[in-house]
Amino acid sequence: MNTAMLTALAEPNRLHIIELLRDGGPLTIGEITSRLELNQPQTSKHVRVLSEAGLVEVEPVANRRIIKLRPEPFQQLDSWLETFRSMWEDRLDRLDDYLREIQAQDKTFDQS
Amino acid sequence: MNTAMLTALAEPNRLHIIELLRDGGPLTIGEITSRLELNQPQTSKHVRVLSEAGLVEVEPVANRRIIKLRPEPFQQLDSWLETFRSMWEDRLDRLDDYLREIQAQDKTFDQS
DNA sequence: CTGAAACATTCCTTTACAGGAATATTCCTT
DNA sequence: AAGGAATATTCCTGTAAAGGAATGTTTCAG
Repeated sequence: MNTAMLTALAEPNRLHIIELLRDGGPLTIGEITSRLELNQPQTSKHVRVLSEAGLVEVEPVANRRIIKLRPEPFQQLDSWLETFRSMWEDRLDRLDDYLREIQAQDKTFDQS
Repeated sequence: MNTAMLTALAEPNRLHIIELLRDGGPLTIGEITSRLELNQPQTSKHVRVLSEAGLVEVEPVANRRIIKLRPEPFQQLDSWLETFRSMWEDRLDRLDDYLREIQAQDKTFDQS
């Protein structure tokens, strides 16, 4: 895994920016600034960090910058999480076993 | 999302510890120390951070501590990621559209 | 060409945190 | 009870990073 991405997400304001973008589509620096009640320079700095971590794409349009989420890092994070999934799916496996048992019982009943 | 968890994961040595535990099952402080070539105090400190973030469970057994992964935070992270999944599944939707187009064309061919 | 809007950059200060070294604690063995 | 193994804690130092304030840059409108 990429620790740069995690470092970027670990800061509350930046995480908040990410969720703003997830919910509210692409936003400009100014929009993020007002919705998060930050100062504009801090917003710019945070977006810069997010951009350098690849989490966000910055598209200059005239006077302003349009910030959008990039899906790739989230996919990466997702497939990294995959490698842990067996941890909590053990329980589901046990449920599976249980269901299989029930099914076996049903068969027994069918034959009786 | 929990930024404490992300902060804990964002440090390379700690991330490494997590992956060690994922791959090698529960480990003691000493085992982590030697496999990661850290000093023992740093290992203890990092494990403490991981523990306070809930990522890890520390079970004292006599002289040593047995460190295990806790599934819950990874589940949390997973369901947080769910809220982003539509982002990269749009492409699959577009593929769907494409397939539907092809199918429509086939119908046209059938009629000719 | 001037001014204003939208951002970026720089400088400064404060704080958090990682690593190293030394020391303290806990627990088992004998 | 003593010593050693495994781990924790403390103290120190350096560094990175966040926020504030001020200023610089770009772009459009008029």
